[in-house]
Amino acid sequence: MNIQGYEKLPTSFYLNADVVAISQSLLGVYLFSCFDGILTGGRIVETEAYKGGFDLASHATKGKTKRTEVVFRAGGCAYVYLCYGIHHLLNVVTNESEKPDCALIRAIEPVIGVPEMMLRRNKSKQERLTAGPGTVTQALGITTKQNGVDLTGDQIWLAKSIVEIPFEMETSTRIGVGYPGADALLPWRFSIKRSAFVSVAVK
DNA sequence: TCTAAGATGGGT
DNA sequence: CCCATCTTAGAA
Repeated sequence: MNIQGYEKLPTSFYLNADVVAISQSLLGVYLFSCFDGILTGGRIVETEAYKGGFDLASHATKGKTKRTEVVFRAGGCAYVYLCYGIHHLLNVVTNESEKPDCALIRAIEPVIGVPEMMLRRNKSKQERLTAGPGTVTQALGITTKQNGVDLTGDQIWLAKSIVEIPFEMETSTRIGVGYPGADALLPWRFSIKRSAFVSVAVK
């Protein structure tokens, strides 16, 4: 799957050992999904970095489990898990094999297939259509069935636009991470300043 | 086996 | 503010 005007990110992009740098460079990148011939996608406006090993907020820090197995794979695949029994959250797995880092996609700005995304979200307006990690996956039709899929394949993929829109980056602490003590203070949430589709305003 | 809690979102 | 809803991990 290749769309005119976009360049799909190669696997090498995800192998970078610095998940914080990757999370930052994902801003302004486009996320696409295609299921049953229906193409949907948007521009990433908010991400968070989770670094396995020492970051207590990461699912992977306690070692490999059935759920986190994909995070331990080599970068370039999707980690999708169910949160609160209701919401599917999409992460991009990064770094080499056995280095369990990933970037959470928290919000996108709807660009392609907007009517289909509104249908999936059961909304009649574009406002706040994909402003939050659970709403992004719902709009794109992503569920845990896509856990582990290759991000250079034709179901879910990321691509840079040939025409880049300039933006200012904003940095803050991660949302919903209260329990890991000091790690909750890590400034590992990145967003595009003044975007209407960022999930929660920066304090 | 049992159970608490969670990287949320939507409605009141 | 409250609730839906269910997997996972860790305890018993």
